[in-house]
Amino acid sequence: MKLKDTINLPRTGFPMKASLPNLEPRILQRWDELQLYRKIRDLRAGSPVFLLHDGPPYANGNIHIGHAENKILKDFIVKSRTMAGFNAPYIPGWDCHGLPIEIKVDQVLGRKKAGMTRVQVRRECREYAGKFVELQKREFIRLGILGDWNAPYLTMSHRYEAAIARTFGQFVREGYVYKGLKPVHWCCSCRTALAEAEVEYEDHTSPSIYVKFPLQSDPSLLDPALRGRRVSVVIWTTTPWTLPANLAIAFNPGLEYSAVEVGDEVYLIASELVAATAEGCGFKPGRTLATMEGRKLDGLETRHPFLDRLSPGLPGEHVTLEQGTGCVHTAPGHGHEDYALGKAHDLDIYCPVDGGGRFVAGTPHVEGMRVFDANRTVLQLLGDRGALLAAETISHSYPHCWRCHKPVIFRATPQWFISMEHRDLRGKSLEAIQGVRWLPEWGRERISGMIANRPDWCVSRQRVWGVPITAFYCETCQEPLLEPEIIDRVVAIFEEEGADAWFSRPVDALLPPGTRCPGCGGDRFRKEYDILDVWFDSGASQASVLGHRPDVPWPADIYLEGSDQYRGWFHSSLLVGVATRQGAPYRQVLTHGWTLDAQGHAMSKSRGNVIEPQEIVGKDGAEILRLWVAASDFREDIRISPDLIRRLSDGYRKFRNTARFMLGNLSDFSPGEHSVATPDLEELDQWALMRTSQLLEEVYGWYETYEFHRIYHRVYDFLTVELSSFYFDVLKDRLYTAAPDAHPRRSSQTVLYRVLEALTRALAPIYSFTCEEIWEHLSTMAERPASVHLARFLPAGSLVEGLSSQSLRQLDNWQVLIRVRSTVLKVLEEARQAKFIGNSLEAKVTLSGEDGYAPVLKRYEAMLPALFIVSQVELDAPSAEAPFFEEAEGLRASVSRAEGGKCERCWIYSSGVGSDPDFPAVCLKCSSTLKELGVTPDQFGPGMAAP
RNA sequence: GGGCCUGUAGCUCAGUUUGGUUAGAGCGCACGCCUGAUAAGCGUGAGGUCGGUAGUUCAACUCUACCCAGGCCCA
Repeated sequence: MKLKDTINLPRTGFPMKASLPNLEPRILQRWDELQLYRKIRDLRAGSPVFLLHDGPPYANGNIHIGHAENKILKDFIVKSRTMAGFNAPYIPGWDCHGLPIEIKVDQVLGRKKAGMTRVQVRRECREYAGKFVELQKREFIRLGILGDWNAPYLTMSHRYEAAIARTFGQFVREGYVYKGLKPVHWCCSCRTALAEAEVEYEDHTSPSIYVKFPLQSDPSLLDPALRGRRVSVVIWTTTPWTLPANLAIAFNPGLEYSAVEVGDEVYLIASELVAATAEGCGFKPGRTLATMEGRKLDGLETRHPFLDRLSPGLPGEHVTLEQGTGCVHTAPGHGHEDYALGKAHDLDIYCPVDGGGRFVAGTPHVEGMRVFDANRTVLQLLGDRGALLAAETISHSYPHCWRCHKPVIFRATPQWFISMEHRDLRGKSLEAIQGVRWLPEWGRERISGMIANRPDWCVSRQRVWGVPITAFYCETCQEPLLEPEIIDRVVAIFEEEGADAWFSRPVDALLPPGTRCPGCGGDRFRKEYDILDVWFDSGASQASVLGHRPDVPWPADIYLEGSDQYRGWFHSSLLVGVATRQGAPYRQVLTHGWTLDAQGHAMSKSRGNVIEPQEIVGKDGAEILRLWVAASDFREDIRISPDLIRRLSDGYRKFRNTARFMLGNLSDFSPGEHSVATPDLEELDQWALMRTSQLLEEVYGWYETYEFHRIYHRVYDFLTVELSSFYFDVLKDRLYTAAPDAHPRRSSQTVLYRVLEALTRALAPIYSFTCEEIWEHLSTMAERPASVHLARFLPAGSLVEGLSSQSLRQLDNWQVLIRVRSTVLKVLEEARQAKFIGNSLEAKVTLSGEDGYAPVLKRYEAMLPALFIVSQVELDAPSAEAPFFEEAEGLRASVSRAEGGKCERCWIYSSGVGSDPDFPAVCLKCSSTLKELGVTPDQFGPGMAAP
């Protein structure tokens, strides 16, 4: 036997090395076997509900780092609310319809698609989406996200598709829906509308022309200097064929315009562009007769150069000085901004071009022509009328069809809209925003600005993979038939068969028998084949998911998504909520920023700086990814890099080792049997409980305010500063050298146990895997729930329960003692650097303190050696001449060699060593401990010599 | 180009709301101790003038303007 065998070293099966990539799957499997999510639901049934409503990620591709951030944050919230005692279900969802999937499927199908029915294409899309739902689901589960993965919501489920159609029906019933025109990218060769994603920009040669629009109104109204002059507004365009559809000219109200004399004429041009225009047209600008602000040109009357109509001046903020003349030809049927301007000023959305790209019958001069061919005719017309100032060709980037690679045009097409003005949807939405708690607060301003300025919601798409707009058209008079009652019937069919029924069933099997056109009485109808915008789908999630069960109420407590969703999901959900349920579907909206690379740049394939969550999970573990999210302030953009991951892994090890130390020192501790009552604990142990209690209070508060990064940092500091380097370090002597059952040892074990218990629960929402692993080890000591996630947070106050206010006040002395300790450590370091001592136990400290210190020092004199981990402390004024001397804040300390011999058992120097003939190698304290343990000298053999 | 947001030590975060002592922490780093938490533990120390410029003020990291860098959403 050796002396070392008589001390209590830590013992535990909790490994130092986590091997998270191995540990995590094991724990996930346990949760699965336990049916943990269901168990939590059962346990919390009847508790107050807290509902986070999941925003559905798009069911395409693997999850990326932004998905990981988003879902991990949601998991923090759901788990922390659950452990705080709430019933907090989490129903994950997926966004399944939409163009990106349809495009992918198109690519796979290739030419085959042409021969397929809509139903068949939709089946392919459904299968594709379903595949990625399963893939992403596995990836999310792997991150430790707890949720109802067996029953997620899918926007392509029958139930959800019916809810979308029903929601649309509500908009119809309340009169929000109307049909109008809107310009979209249009391929004349494929005869189809193209989404922005289907347009490729390629170089294209276009005409570049300057055209005069003669002033109709009296020019002297603009400026007296123009009296009697021939004044024209000069515009520039690269699409002459849109001139037949010109309905206005836009001027920027904030820019300055000049009336420039050119020959016997006067041209109106933005002042800063006069020179460039003159060069482009090849004229010499003469005198500037007048200048005026653009806002003065509002309502100006010009004549169309070759059609018998006026083209009024309108104020357009979009007009810039980048090119052209500052006077912008506006054809509301053929351009985005033209359209917006036209809508704002009640212009006709005029588009005389058919689906094949030909001018429709009755269009003067160009009837029946292809638009690009019409360019020549228009130039001719302009030339004949003297309106063409210059014509050349330019090569520029121009949108082309991704399929046939022909140049596309902007063409106004019939679309379905939801009016923002009807029933004051805009105003009510703005009002609803005020009642929502936005975090960060600027979110309120951001979404308000968007709602205030957005145009009517265009909800139709000329696509296949989505929920149809449930309208019909009378075959007799071509009028649309959009009736709430008919939609109700269709919704019922969708409930059973999904939206595919729209495409698979003939009209008669959708319409109620005997339906007649309210306009002409016709009884033959065809279906609308437009589908709904996917933002309408996701906006309707509240209708499908919320409000059907008591534990999943409408409105939700919180929505949490990236800041791009102010325009996306928060926005569409708000409009749906306000229109259909008179309010916002959320009480709080929390947003997170973007994930950037180490340099703070956005990640992209082209930059090559993409970091995949799967790689981190496989190499370092999902727990590290969770810590990354926890350590960062997610309200702003956060960075990720291999270096950062390495640091987080280091930090993780600290957490792990701290827990391991506690578990190791509890190997012979049975809480039921050995716990010391709180008032009877050693004072330092009471202090540790008090500090932990304060920590918990902060942590719980930060869970409520979603400031997880504060939790991470505060806990980390606590583990390092308070526990590891101070409390534990001081405790070691007691834990190791006292008799196992000695009161001071049981006292510290009691606290280790309670602190570990409290921290394990408090941190389980973040360190979900590791806390579960610790929990397993704690479970060997006492009966407890099968998972830490079934437990609740320990109330902060419970740790100090039983301590009188007087005892608590007394603990303040430890603040003073810690300050003293730091000064003493400085002197010890001096002595160590000088090789005067190595281990601090070789030292004796002489110490004195002024006013505030003296009484405390006196009172705790007996504890000081243990506190400083030295062999002796003498309260006396140290000599400033001593070789190792430190003075700070009224404290003076010096170091000398410890007196007496070194105890071979506890390593503390004392004069008592050698005085017990039975155990000559140890100090008096240790010899009595040995005797208490029933150890006899002969058990050691001859090895135990006197020092 | 517009709306909104961000910029404190090498890293991740405090501090800025109500301007006022030498701007804090942990990690990392350097040097050292220990070998009874050991691919651990402990100590000491060196690092920033608060993105830049100009202003307001007795005084600014904190207020204002502009600029630079970066982000989201639009155009």
